[in-house]
Amino acid sequence: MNTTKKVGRPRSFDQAALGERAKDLFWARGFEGIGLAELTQALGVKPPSLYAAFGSKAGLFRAALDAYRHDSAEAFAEAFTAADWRTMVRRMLASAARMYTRHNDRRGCLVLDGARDSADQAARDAASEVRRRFARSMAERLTALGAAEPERLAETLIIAMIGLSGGARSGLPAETILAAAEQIADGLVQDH
Amino acid sequence: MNTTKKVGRPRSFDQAALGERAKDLFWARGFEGIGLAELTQALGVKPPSLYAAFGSKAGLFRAALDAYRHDSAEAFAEAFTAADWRTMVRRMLASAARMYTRHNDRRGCLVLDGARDSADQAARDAASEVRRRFARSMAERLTALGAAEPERLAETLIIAMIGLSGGARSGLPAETILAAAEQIADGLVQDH
DNA sequence: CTTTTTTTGTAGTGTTCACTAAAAAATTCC
DNA sequence: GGAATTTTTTAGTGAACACTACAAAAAAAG
Repeated sequence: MNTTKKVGRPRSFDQAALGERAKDLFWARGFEGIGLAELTQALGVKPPSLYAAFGSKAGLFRAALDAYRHDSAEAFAEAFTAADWRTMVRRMLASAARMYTRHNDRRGCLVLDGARDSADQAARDAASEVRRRFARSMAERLTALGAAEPERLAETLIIAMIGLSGGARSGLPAETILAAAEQIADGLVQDH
Repeated sequence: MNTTKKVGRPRSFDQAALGERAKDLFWARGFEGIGLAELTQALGVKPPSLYAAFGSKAGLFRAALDAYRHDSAEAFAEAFTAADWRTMVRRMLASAARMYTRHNDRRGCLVLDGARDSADQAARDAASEVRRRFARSMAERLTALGAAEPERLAETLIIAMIGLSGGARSGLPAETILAAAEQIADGLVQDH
């Protein structure tokens, strides 16, 4: 099954590449922060083409989330391959802090903060679903590594990440975010 | 200087009481989450009266923040009167978690999450200013209690609170928020 | 009672938003 | 080449938003 050529006028853009570029736009501005006018102009695609490809603004956001998940997987790969849960926790928060402060535009986390207060339920649901899956995979890995109360720890890590992301978005300097991540992680691995 | 009666038609509402009620509305829905139509209907005041009293939607939000600061001062009073910094840190996060989950409507923190992604700069600035003052007073108290690196610790506490508030807003159960607050606080007071 | 002053209620304003109807353009099929 | 099919372009649409012009109403002052 190779890519059979379809009849009709061909698409003038690559759908996946558009999702990738939408990722950066939504990451920088949030789902509500950038409107369709600016979005279509930045992407070089007129609204009807965008709607034919993605169905809605939330559909484009879903594509952006997909692209973001790849960045995220890369950023957290080291943490997920740690040999013990303490190392995993430390790397997890350190990687989050680095990812949330690496680019001066695009601060914080697209999943945790991209559609938080949006009125669009589809956009909120898409972000929640990605977050839910991320939390689940953290809990599973912590379980495999023998951490005590892994679900609880995973939820605490998510809450810490929400704090790091929000702090980064609010303009706190990168050093502050990185230092807070380290301080919180150090505390979490010392408990008991 | 008693309250000299003014000439002209008297106000039909109490301005401070309106700020108090606006606090609950903004706390529940966020600055962007509730529009003027619903706002004026819930307050029983027509738009021109509201604008004569507060100047703008952001002005009403400022009044709501003032009312919120009183709730907040009460909630954190115990923490600020702690005799050592470790007790203060523990009470700080415990009180935050309690305040952010006490009411099933109105989850999270109005200051940290009420106007975060708002397009209205005045609203964002008002919230940032309250947050800045709160962070400063935490740092001062931690300094007085002899904590090491009090500014850094205060910033870490703010980041933790952002996480607790965001977690509460996102629908995590109260027990999860309270448990995370305790877990993070325990870690922070054990460092070194 | 008339004038003056201030607030209220009515009824909008312009702007921005996500989204789309309809026609023109670009391709494949026969 | 003509018909069929799909996408692009042009040019909007209605809805929601914060905000306001204007006149009626309610009080004090003279």
